[in-house]
Amino acid sequence: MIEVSKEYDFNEVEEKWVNSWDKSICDFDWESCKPQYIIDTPPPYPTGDFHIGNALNWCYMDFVARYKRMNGYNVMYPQGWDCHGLPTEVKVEEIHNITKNEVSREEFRRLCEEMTEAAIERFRKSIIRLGISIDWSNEYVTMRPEYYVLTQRSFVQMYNKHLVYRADHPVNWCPRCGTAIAFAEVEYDSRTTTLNFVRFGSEGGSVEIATTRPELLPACVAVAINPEDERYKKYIGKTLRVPLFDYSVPVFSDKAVDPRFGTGIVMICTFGDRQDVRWWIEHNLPLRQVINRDGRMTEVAGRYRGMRIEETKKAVIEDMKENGLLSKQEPLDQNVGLCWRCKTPIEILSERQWFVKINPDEIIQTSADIKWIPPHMYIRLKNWAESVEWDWCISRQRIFATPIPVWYCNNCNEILVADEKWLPLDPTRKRPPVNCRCGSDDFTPEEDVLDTWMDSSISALAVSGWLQRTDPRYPTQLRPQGHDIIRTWAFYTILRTKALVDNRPWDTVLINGMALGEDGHKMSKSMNNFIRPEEVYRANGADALRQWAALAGAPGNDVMFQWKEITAASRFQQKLWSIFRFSANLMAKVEEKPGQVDRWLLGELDKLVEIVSASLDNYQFDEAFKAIRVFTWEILADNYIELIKTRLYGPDCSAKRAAQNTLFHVIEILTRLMAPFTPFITEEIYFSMTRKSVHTQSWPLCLGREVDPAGLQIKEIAAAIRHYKAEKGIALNASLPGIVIYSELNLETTDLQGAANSSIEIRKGRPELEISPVEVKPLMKFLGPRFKDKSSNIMSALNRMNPAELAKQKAAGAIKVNLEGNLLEIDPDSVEIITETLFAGEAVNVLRVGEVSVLIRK
RNA sequence: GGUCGCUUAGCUCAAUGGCUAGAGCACUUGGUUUACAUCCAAGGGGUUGCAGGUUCGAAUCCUGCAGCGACCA
Repeated sequence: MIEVSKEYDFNEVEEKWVNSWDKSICDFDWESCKPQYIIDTPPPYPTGDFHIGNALNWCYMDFVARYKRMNGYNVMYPQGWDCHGLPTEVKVEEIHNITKNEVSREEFRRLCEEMTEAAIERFRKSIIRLGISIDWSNEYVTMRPEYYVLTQRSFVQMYNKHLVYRADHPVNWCPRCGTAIAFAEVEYDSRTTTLNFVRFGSEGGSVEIATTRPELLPACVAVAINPEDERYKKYIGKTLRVPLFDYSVPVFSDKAVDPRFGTGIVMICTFGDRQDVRWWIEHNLPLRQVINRDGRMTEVAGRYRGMRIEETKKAVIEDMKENGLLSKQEPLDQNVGLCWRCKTPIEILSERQWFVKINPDEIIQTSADIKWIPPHMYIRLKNWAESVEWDWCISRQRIFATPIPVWYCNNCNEILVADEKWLPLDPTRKRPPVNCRCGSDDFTPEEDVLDTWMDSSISALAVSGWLQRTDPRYPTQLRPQGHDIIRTWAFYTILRTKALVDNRPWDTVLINGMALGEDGHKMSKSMNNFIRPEEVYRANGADALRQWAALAGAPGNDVMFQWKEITAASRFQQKLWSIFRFSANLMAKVEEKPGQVDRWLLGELDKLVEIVSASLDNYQFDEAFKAIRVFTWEILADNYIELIKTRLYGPDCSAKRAAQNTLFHVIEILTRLMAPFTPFITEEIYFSMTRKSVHTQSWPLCLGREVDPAGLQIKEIAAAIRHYKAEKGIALNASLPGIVIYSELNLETTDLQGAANSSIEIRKGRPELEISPVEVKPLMKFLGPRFKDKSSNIMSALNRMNPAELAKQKAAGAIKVNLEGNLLEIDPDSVEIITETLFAGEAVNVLRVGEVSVLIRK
């Protein structure tokens, strides 16, 4: 006797398995000859906690990883940690109440590492508790030398290929953080600003120019108008005088100027926005840098030198008012670029920085070689690649990041880029082992560090053994990631992999949506719609959260977290548990020939195997798990088990053993099919059945067993009798006076007798009742493809025919239709005949189940 | 302003151009059935955002419009 608790204790079961599983079964085998399946797992940025959105992403990967393992793949599902970056620095400054300049670089870095290690530990715990089958033997941490040596070597290799260079170039600059940032790090927010109408002096008069940035007047290097604008044509090629600062700037025409905006004249500054940069390059204008790295005015701003941007703006406006240079002000709604981290408005400064060359065509071509799921995500990447205007600025004026392995010769200004053999190193702590070509050994180290995306954009290469093994395994098979980082992580990874090894990073990209809170907004702490995975584990278990992840929506769509879905998942768990509890002492692994109802179930099981396999092959987790639920609940529990109870409770005989064996077999296969989705409950059931782990089993094969038509008919007759009882208000287990079934199939009666709790008599042939065809139903699915535009004519011809005559022809195997004098022969399957049962005063009720008549005595 | 996506039952979502557009939750009615009342059975609920078009056939493909969202300028 096996004791099975009435209620499924998810917490006890999950805690037990999570602590006892052999983690080594998830390890990638570098020596194996099995086909490889490498997942380029996202390395999370460990500042906060593992959240529902992560859980969704990690579940998708785990479904695939477990499925592939069971299918005989050598799977690598590694976990990396993307450590470097601004948020950690900001947080360390907050927590220790210091600025990065108050402690040594080494000490600051140590504090950042300490905080990151703690965060990684929290993430690890959550991931493990969720039952994610990570390959911990391939874990990587980007802040450790073993990893950032790869980042540095990639920098050197790309430098040697002339794909990395150092240049003066406009960059997005955050004055608060004191660092350059990439476009991907710029956020936009709509704000109301003031449009100031400023008077510029001209020969014998003045013109008005509207600007939102009067503090940039000293940075003005030109003025532009639209060539079609009749009002200002006369100024083209002339000069105007900048008010307050009193110097001349040229006027040129450009079609990009919108004559309807402001006064139709645009002041071009270095730099107010990206359009300024375009004009600056196109018209070869001089540089007047008025803002420095700290967000203060430079000497170019004259007497405003040293003032902050906002102060300058006020002062300039005041001074213009006093001198009558400001004619009016009006409010303007404008989108402002902000630093993604601190929300400070960014400035565009010209700085000497390191850049990575971007070749949009190459990236687009490589992307086309990758399978995108869903496919429209490829278009997003393509559009982004096409809109890129500047190269990727990779230097950052920070500390907690991979150092740029470069020195500058103080004698001849030559750049000395480290040799790969010297790496890893920090140039601020280590002198180069060679002298400069000029003979000098007097160097200044590069203090700038690399953009964090330089670390994470080689994740695919790093996990596949690039520069670490003689047999690297790129491309990897799968990149799972959110759609929010297509323009960064996906884009940069494709760029870098192509540049470094001339290959694509992955075969397939699987994009997951964002997790929304129950209010429909993106889940965040500030919106107060935030759920921790731990809350769900406690309430209903990790398997329940995993079911939600599978069913919440098709991959790629944003999905909403809902407690009611978790509740539904836990009910399903309980249902499966109840099935197991019922079966535990009744099922048995015995050789026995299955009966009709058993063969119906086995046929349905094979269909399930086919559907789940196909859905998983296409990453349709919702389809797969939905099919599992329907099979388990409706087919297995509500129909099959109800039908076989009589046999199971009865004395030992071959029919009983057939039911016992079928039940055992089906539960054994079902738990294997469910194992990738719900690893805990399936392990508990499978282990108690077989003393083996379900997670080392192979994926079930579809054996091609057809649904037994007799078994199917029995199931349908039982349902019809249930329906009959419900309609008549008869209790489901009530006994009926007698049931006579007319069926051409040789039906087995035991299960029906039990299910109906009534005596069953099977007769061949037709009942003594008149069954008459009354309606013809053409099936367009068959007619349409064959007869195309003639279909509707055939349909009406069929409808005009005598149903009785048509039924006769159908039974004979061919239907002839008269179509405008031509006799067409159509397939008998193309037509369905609707019949009606007539009976006169007999003491029976008649149920029709397809071709079968079920007579119930009154 | 641009790009991409979305709009299907009260809610959240499915549905190769093909049978009566389906689930879960919610709702109504009935049920002591020895696995499960976290259950079972039976039901109600739809102009698939709007208007055209292609097609034998459209939720699905095309065009336009409206609303929502994300990303970007």
